Amino acid sequence: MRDDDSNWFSRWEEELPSPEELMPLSQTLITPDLALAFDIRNPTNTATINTTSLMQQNQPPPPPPPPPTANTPSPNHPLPHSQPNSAEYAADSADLGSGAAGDEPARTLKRPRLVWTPQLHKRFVDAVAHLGIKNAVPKTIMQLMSVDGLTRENVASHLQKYRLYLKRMQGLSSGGSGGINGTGGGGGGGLAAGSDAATEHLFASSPVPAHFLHPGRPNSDHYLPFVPVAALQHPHHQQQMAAAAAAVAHPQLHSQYHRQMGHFGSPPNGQFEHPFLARQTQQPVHRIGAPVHNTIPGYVEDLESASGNGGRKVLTLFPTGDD
DNA sequence: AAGTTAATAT
DNA sequence: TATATTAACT
Repeated sequence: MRDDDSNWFSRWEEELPSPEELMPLSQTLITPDLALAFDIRNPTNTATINTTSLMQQNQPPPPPPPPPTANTPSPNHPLPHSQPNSAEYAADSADLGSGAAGDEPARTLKRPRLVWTPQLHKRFVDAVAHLGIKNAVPKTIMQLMSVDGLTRENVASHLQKYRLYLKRMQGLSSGGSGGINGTGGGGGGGLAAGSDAATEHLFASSPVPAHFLHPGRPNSDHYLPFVPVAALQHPHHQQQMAAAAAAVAHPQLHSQYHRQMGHFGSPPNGQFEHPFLARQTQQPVHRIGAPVHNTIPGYVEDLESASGNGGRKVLTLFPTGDD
């Protein structure tokens, strides 16, 4: 609602971390393949910790050598690819009987739960806003987002959720009782019953364009003359691999790792930092010290689910990190 | 084929 | 429980 829409792209770009700032230091303790192969679907499962800018002060011996099995396909070195964003899918080939999981990962694999981080969502909203509700379809959005690893389904699902959110908001605004949720919590202050505060906050993270609620009123600009589809689906990678920050969220395991790492876990306060993310990078970015900006309110989309659930692989991609 | 909705799994 | 994923339908 503010600023010129003409420079949206500029701003957008600015928000994106520089290649040098990218630092998807993800250490996969347990390769997904392995975990899955072992059928570890319990609290103790795969563990991918996103080492961000941690290990900078108190970090005894950082995990030096990443085990053989890694997300990096050895046979191929698809590094030379301009990937705008990347979502590391720690999927695996569930080849239990054989154990030979070193095949072509990314093929008939079940992706882990994708965690929509505020940033990612922001990107999503951004794309939708730029496309316009009418053109805001999963496919288009997905392409606009250029988030590698993101599938149409992911977007569709999220889009659906987002639509509900918008509708709800609209309903509240209109004064009509939608009836969807009996809870009429205040938009920003109160909370909704159906949707958690987390969702509210997540969506609240990004301002909802006005035209969003006004179908039929294509407000001015659809910014975005050209789509930054820097990395459409490449025939090779299609959408199963990536190289970004993937994190398998594991409630219990995570805490453990968090401890091991020193911190970076979920602070009691709720302040978090996501200084890393992979965007258009093709070089082995190195870690960055500490992001100067980054005023994320406090979203803990990493673990923190704890439901007595086990085996919950969550993939978290961190697209742009700025709000 | 794509998009949307509903149901299911985690 | 809520969220994300998957399936089915339109």
